[in-house]
Amino acid sequence: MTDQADGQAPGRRPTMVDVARAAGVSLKTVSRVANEVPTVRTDLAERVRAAMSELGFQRNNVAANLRSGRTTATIGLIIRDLANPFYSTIAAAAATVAERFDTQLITASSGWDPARERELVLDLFERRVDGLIVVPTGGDQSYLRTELDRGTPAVFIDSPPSGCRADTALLDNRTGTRDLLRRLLAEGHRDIGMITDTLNDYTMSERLAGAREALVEAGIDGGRHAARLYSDNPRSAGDAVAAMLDAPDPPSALFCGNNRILLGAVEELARRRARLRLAAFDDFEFAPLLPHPVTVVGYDTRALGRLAAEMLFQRLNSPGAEPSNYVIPTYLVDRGMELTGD
Amino acid sequence: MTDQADGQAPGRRPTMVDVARAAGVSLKTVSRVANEVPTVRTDLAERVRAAMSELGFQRNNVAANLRSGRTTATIGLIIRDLANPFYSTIAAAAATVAERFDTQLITASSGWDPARERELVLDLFERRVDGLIVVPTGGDQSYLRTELDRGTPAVFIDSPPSGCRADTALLDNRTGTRDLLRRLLAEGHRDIGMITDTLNDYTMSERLAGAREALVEAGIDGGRHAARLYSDNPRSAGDAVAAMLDAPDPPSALFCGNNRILLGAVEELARRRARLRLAAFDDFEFAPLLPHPVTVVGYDTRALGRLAAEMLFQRLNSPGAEPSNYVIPTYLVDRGMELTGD
DNA sequence: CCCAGGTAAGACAACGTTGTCCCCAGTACA
DNA sequence: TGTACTGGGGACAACGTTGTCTTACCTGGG
Repeated sequence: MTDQADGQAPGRRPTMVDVARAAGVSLKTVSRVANEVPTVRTDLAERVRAAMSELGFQRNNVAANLRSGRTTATIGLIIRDLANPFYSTIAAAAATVAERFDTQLITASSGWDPARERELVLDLFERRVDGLIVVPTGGDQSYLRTELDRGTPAVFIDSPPSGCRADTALLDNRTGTRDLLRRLLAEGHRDIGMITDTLNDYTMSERLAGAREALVEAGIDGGRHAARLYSDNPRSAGDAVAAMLDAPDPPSALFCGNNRILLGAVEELARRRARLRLAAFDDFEFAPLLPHPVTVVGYDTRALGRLAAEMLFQRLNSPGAEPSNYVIPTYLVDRGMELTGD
Repeated sequence: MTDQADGQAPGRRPTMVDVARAAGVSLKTVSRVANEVPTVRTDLAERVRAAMSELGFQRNNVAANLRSGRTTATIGLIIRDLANPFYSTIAAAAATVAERFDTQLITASSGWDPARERELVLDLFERRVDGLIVVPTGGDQSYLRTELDRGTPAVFIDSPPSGCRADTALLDNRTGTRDLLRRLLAEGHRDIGMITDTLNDYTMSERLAGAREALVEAGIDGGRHAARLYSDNPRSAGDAVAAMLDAPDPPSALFCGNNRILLGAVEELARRRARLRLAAFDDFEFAPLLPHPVTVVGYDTRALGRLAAEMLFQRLNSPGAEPSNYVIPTYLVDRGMELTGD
């Protein structure tokens, strides 16, 4: 075994120097060919390309990025849980936009942990991502300010940041819930139970605020069943429904703050073979199959992810403008199946 | 404005050189502090750390990786569609394992396109990912051989590769379907309709093979309704069910090759208020709410993703062994609700 | 025939970090 | 007091690529 480029030596990757030697040209010419610089003589370029495929050369983008100081063609996405369809849909939409810009997406889950979120952000900056899309966990995002000042763009999605100014792409939680409650009220319902998980969360408090707007409009300030709080476990949502129904003054309609809560409610109603005017935030793929009619607030999750990614790339290409704030609209849609009649 | 490190000059990031100057130590000492080398005098380390946070220093991992030649702490995952819960669950599980190894995950969707898959693989190798997890699209993966020979590990998940040898993590499609069909046969069903999408796919042909095993065992070689092929659109699966039911010899039981097909079948049955012995591959979150009883083949998708990632990291830490092949077991479970009786 | 002008290729340095080596100061021991 | 040793810090080179500058060559016109 000599130290000549063998092409088969395991572990050792051919570099541009190896290609240059094999093709009998200078390193720089190889670089030019790799970057498709047009001022390379055709025969040389051909020889270089031959040597490249002969040796199985692959450009080391780590080195190229370091030297050129240009973009790494990588953006980071920090969500709460990739296994949750809402977040994975956002990730998929963002990746589709990134693909248009020949950019890869590093997706990381913070798991609702502010400390973890921060760690992830710093890790991604050390990897020199070109930009960041973040679903904030509710903690403080002021740790981002230094990096934002240095020109790395960040877009917040689903919830706004606190402690720094940046682009945001949000759902119209408030209007959606207001419209939904208006509908229930227009149907004559006066006693509406509301089940949410937590109020410390931006999303849920916006939804409740929208609900309150509608209730206040109708002259009802909260209602006896308003804003009962439970965990985000469908089972405990079912328990909450049971408690409401077993109370001496059961509500005639029920608003579920998200689709997990709705599931728990539907299961409980199905178990009791009870019926109620059911309404919820979040549409989802299997909602049409629910064994109970329900009016849900729908929205285009893909559009949300797409919007955030497009805002990010726009800012990458034209930095400096003031942060902007886009909102994805919501709509009402009837789901579930009426299975009682025959 | 001087050219002194200002800490506020936008666009210019402080480097170790800047930190060294600010702390009055050598570049190398800064490097040692950043890497937590213990042989640095406490007072110097303290000064360096102070300068780091003063300047807002973040190590450039691109440069560190280039120089050290060590891992990039990044692995690639190529799936078919991140918006599909099956794949996003795999991605989430893989990311959880990666987190244990302080590694980030670049997830990219091939969209069932072999050419795109190949592009993505090459792009990820140019980024020098430490390893790759791939759900192959069914094309040829021999383009991976060079890189595998160089020692970059790859694990195939859900389907085996063709054209190269590598670790695989698969579902036990064959046994699962065989057990499911055995159950239908044991219940006395002799005429079982089977709806699949395509047979060019490894997964579906394994499932059909398992079904055939059970049928042959029972002395039925295929059956009149076996292996009718339709697209993966739930609507067209519904049409297929309609055609079977309207035929002069309707089956008494129906096997759906995946959960999308099952959805189409359930919708069609609900529309007709018809009932059938229903069975399918794939469990899913909302299966318990289906308005028709169904026995499904379940499996632990997270375990599949976890397994693949663990195989990858094991190979990263001990390369050279023969490729291994793990299979995730399946089980039968009854889903859906019986809504007829009252 | 010489020189200007342009084009293509190469030499060299640099990106920001880490690996290697060396040196210097401090200590222990003869 | 001199020598051997050790611990800690710094100088320098290197990772693989690209930016800049220079050089060599070729063409065409005076």
